[in-house]
Amino acid sequence: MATKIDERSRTREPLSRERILRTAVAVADKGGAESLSMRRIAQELGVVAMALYKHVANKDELLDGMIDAVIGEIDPPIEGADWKTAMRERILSARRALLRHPWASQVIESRAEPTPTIIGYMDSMMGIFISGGFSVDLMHHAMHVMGSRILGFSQELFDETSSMPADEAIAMWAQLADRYPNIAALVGEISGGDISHDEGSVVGGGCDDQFEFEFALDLMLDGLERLRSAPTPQPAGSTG
Amino acid sequence: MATKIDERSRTREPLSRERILRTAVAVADKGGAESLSMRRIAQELGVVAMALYKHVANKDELLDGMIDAVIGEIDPPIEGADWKTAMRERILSARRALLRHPWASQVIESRAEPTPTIIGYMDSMMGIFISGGFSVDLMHHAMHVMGSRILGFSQELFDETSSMPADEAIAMWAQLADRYPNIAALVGEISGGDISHDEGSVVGGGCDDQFEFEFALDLMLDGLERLRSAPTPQPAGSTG
DNA sequence: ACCTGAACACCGTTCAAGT
DNA sequence: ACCTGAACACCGTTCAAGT
Repeated sequence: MATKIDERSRTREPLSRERILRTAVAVADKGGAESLSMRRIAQELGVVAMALYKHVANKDELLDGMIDAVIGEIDPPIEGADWKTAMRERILSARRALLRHPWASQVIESRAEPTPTIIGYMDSMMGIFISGGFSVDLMHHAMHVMGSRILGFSQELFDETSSMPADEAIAMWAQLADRYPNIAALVGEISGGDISHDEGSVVGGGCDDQFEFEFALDLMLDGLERLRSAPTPQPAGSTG
Repeated sequence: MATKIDERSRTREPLSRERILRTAVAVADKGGAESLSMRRIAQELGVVAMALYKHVANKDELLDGMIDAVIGEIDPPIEGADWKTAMRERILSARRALLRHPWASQVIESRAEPTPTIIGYMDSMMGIFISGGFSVDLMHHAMHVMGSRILGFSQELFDETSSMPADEAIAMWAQLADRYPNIAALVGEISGGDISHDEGSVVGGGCDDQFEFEFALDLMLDGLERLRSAPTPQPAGSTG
């Protein structure tokens, strides 16, 4: 009994919103988005779940606070750079922040309404396009083209962390070559000669995510640059 | 009591996997992804939740079955078309399927492992690139560029269904013009002269989603076409 | 003023029991 | 063979009660 009281008083900094958010981010960094329950966060603070409700209105508000903390880690735009460099570097900074907090993209997606911090970030990204000579209209389309990439993440349709060892995965896809010939070709190409270095399961985390992210990013930025200096602001195939 | 028995026997087609999936899709179409609980689906079938477990292993398997049902609605690729047309039309077909089942994109994202049906769909999309003359490498990058668009959806960072009336939204953003000048400019541009037709809250569902989807799609397809016939397979800014 | 216990209305899932 | 009731281990959240 005495021990329990000691444990509690040991952590008796008075449980502020700030401390709750810090703890929640730490819990998520360690255990992923699934570990984010009010009871779990409270436990980490040596407190009961209902105690949190004096400092945050509800779980959604807590999640918003966590999102804002991550967005706050993104570097401000480079001063004096051209729009493309400014956009590219800031998106890569956002990506670094998101990679430090792997739960964040999922939490951002789960929230219906953007926080004021995210709205502000978006507005500042729009400003980079406008300063770069984009019309308001083309800036609008550009924001849709970029989508979540503007926040540094993209939808990965296959799980990034395949539990299977690379060589097993390669063998598996080879066996399925008649059913999925193109995936098999892809796995074959990438694994190439040296199966030893873990690039095996192309479809399950074997690819170089950073390269693919930048490849797609540059394709989009190059496409937008072309439209920016083109007579007609729509790509050829567009039907409206 | 007699009434209750009557109600039950009325729906006594013997509760197959097929019937469960059909009902689950109907429940989700009506109530969204949040309404997809085992208890809720069972209730719709006049049965108790635990009865479902004789026909599906668990909820994840049920979700996979629902996903496959939606993927099954996507048209096969057009025969004899060039790769760009084939890709474009099939993605737009996928989009129509996803729009018929608005819960599907969220459910697909929530699942870590792709179903065999999705893997097959991906392989067939890869085949369109390969047949169109893409190298295996460029096809790989192309798949990453397209991302979830290949399944007909894209990450919308703002909620598409804003509860606010268009004119209220316009007034709101006008008032926030000093804090978010670029968003304000955007809303101002789009609302233009006629506020009456509901294009108001650009940042909350006021934009033409179909146009933006096709705009981004075409920008990507055009960019890929350029790389396909270029000497070096990487966009200019790429650092690897 | 700040935290807690008990409770409510939900989840997915297991397992022994009913027909 | 097929379905059910009770139970377990979880959720977010409310509200009256404790200190």
